[in-house]
Amino acid sequence: MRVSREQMAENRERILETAATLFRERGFDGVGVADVMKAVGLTHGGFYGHFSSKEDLAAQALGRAFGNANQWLEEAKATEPAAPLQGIADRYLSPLHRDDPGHGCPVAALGSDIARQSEASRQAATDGARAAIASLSSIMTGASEAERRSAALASYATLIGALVLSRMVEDKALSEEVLAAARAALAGRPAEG
Amino acid sequence: MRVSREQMAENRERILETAATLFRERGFDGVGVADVMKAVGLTHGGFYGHFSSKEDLAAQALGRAFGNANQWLEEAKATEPAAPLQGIADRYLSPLHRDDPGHGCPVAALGSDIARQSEASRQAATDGARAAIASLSSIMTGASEAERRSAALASYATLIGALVLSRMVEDKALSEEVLAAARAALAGRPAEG
DNA sequence: CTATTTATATGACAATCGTCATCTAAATTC
DNA sequence: GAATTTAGATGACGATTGTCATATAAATAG
Repeated sequence: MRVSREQMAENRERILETAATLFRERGFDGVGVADVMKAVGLTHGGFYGHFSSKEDLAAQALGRAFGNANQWLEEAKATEPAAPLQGIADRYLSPLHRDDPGHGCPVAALGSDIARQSEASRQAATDGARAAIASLSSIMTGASEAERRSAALASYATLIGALVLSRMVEDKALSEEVLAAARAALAGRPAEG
Repeated sequence: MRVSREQMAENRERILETAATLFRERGFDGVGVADVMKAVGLTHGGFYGHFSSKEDLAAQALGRAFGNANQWLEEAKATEPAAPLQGIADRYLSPLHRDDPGHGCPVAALGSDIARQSEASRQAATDGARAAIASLSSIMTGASEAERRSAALASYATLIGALVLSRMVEDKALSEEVLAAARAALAGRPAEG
């Protein structure tokens, strides 16, 4: 049954947003085209009116996920104007974020998967990562621009690695320990406190 | 056709080792049981004489991958006795490692996947990560044991996150920049050199 | 050397999945 | 308001995949 142009655009939006969440929750191979459509309240048949392939959807959903994540990053930066990196670390390395991959950092949720994805997907991820790095660079302290950028890259890596580790381990205490250690390291503290 | 007990044990070994490599290269869902068996030179039918399910294979292959990785870690530690962390970082964060996920760190290759795997797989990963953390702790400088452990956790996270990022991005220059920045950060240097 | 065991091969199964052809009913167009 | 367009529904396809039943030939046991 045909729907209005407006409704169709909204459906497309919801497919994208739903896919961005489901992919982060279950991985690219853990989500079928039919799963996404059903979650949106549609049937699988209409999918190819919106996207040319699952691969196409994956690339666009990744772009969406990175866009949302970078928006989130700007908000986190603003919450602690005196120490923006700490504001980011406290939110990024929180149990809340750890336990909700579907709405969190796409690198932590899909990083190792993306490396095996189509060029379009990897390009979307590269663009998204570049934006995140630029945003982080602007809040780093350091003598030179190069120094700040290098520090931003390393901090980004620490955030991602810690979240991946905290989600991977089967031990709650160890998981929290990883998060706390990374928060401490990013704050420049010698140990946890 | 039946083979000798010895041959069977060797076949089992090769299945495990091959699976550990293929999973890291293509992800758990990117490798079929038949793929592994074919790579070993066998047919798919004999698989269930060795493992009870693909999930079982994944858990055991993960254990193997972590075992190899931790052995690799000990070797890397020994190469630079004066600055073992630098020795590790130089090898872990090298283009060689980046371009050969099949024989490298299972966390960087499968980290986000493992979080969605069976409990047995996650347990194997947890045990492996614990061993790596203990090994890193022993080479960290710091006033207290807790401080050294915290530093080890953060360094581990930085290593993993940087490798994931360097594999994910579609841009060679950015990829190398990430590796260099993480090496610098782990060496305590303010920027790259 | 015979009898028995068994590791692997062959082949098939049911389920899942990406994709597409066709149909339909509602929205647009004129 | 009739004619036309089209978003989505239905259903099917071929391919892939995890698993298992059965067959076979070689190793072990006696």
